[in-house]
Amino acid sequence: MAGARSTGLGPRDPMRSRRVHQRARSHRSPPPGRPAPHPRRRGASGRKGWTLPALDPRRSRERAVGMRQRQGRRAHRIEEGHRRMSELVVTRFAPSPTGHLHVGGARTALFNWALARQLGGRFLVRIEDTDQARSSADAVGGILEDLAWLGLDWDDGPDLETANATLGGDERGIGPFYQSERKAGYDAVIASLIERDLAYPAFESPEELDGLRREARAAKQNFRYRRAREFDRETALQRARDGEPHVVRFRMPEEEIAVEDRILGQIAFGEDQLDDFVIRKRDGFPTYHLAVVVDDEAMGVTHVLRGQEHLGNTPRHVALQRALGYREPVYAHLPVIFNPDGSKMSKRDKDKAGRLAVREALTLDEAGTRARLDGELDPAILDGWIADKKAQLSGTDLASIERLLGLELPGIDVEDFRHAGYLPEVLVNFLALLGWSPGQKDAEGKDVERFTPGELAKQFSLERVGKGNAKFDRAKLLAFSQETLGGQDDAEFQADWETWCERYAPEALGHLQGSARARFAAAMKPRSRTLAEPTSADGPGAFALVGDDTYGFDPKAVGKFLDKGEPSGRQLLPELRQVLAGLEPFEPEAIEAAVGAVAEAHCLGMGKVAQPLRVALTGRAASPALGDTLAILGRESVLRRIDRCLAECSTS
RNA sequence: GUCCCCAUCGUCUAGUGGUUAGGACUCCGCCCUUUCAAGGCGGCAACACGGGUUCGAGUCCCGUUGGGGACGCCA
Repeated sequence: MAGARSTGLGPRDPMRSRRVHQRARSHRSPPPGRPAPHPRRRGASGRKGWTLPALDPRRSRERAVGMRQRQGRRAHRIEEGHRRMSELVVTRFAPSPTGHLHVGGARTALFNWALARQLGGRFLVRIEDTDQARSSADAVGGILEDLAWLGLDWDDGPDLETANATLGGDERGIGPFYQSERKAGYDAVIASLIERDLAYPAFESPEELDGLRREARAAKQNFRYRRAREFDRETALQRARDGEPHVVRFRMPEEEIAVEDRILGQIAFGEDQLDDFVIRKRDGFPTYHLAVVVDDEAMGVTHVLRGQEHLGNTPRHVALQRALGYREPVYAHLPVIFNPDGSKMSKRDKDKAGRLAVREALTLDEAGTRARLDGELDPAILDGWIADKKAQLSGTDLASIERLLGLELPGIDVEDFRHAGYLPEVLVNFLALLGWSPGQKDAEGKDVERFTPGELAKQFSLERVGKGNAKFDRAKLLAFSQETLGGQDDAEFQADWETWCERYAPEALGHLQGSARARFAAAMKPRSRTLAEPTSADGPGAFALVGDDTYGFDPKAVGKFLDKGEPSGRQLLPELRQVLAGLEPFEPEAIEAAVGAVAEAHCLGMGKVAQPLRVALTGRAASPALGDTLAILGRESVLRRIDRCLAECSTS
């Protein structure tokens, strides 16, 4: 029990907790139109019946030295059952629309979605756009589309039309789902808090506070804002009424606040760490803390799963809920996702990498780099971005830089992975494993690691979410993708690949007409780790996506397979050309048989004949199976390519 | 500086007092083979450290070390 450790209070006293609860409840007043909160099996008093602490001498001794309650999860499982019968489970994903959906956010959304589906509840999406400076409508659209693409359908929230469904809607009458449209509600809550002297106006300027924080830091002290003893309420209220700029702060109760976390256990925050935090900003908008608490209550949210960076905010939210007589949702804080280098995976990572690369390019060749970038990027924006570590460029600008400078920026956003050719179910599968595991073995005793979103929804439980932070391992994601793609049937793969092409590489499809397309897709399936690889310029499928006279011949391959041998590969080509010119049908099996016959006639192994042909047709020593390669190209191309090879790769 | 969280192969993890510590990814080897893949088989590799508790500790407790998070009129 962290609180006991930190505050030196010794054994946790269930009665003490109960007093807190009762006091909190005493000023509860259910909001109009909503049923009164029913008591819950919760906290120390609720758990007591299941763990029987007093009957187990060992356990009570351990508690006396401050042991965290390991039995908690069992009790929770039972509690979850109770909740399921008595109450609709509601989870939510509440992004702030300041950019694309990144994978960390996607995982949070995924777990919320999975929990709601698992418990037969509802999953809602709410847009937290109280930050006027940074929120944008574009970002909202992008995030919603990313969620939909991942297959995380929401029951309540902003509307989104997709190909096969309309998501969102407000069946329960709990909207709107944009916090910027819910301002009146927050104002009413804040007014009532001020009325009861649970909140008060504060007039320090940001600069003043900054100074205080710096001072505290210099004195190696911890800064926290608490209402001064000599604070005069009437004067303050009058100044506020007179229009003096101010924020509103919540009067944090002066007592330890314990948070029951479904993943981490019980965590207590001592009174000395809590401060009177701001609930309404100078611009009149509520802060995250106030808005999230008010909205979660109004929208009936029962389970809050969020990143661990929010753990320290939880006592604030709990205090607010108690002051307002709200129900306390179940909390579960998810471990953080890291980059392979151990740094926190952040939405700013791409900017960071890009900035570094641009700076490097600038140092090497200032004028040249500028010339390349200036066409697509506003120089002023670019310079600002280079100078400011925290600045973020738009996705299109970042993509321009990536393309113009030939970089590969690290994928962070869901859109990045979509672009990179990952199937949504692969990303979902992989993301789910970052922190959660099904804990099941298959028939061979191996861990179950591959599952569909549907299976995840069936299996998911908070008990199986780990506490440790996880690194995002791209190699494993790639392997998952390859395995999934390889397991598809040819038609399925082709359809997914074509869909990807339509969005990201429409010109590629133009090269593959008629039956060649299906043949190409089938040949590329086992050779592709992502949907982007078939069209990769240096991939095994590149030969089919270039004109008959635009590809080059790899000198090493030419040297090895055309120049050498007795007869040399080159000498075999005219004969092969002739055989192929008259071959009917021009199909893989017939082609391989015909080439095999030529080999046999010269008492050569298949390789001695196939490789020269392969080099002539593709310019390289590697391509799909020979029959497939030829059939994909078609007879005309094949003959033209042999002719060009003969002409261009002459002996020198 | 204060507070909080975390700790099993390089990575993701299984493991809830008695296991030859299991799986997956990566890497390496072999087989298959007209190339590249794919596929099959096999291998390397971990309980951070120190104290307790216990007949017995990866599992429970304490400490150390290491990693991470928070300390905004961002969310």
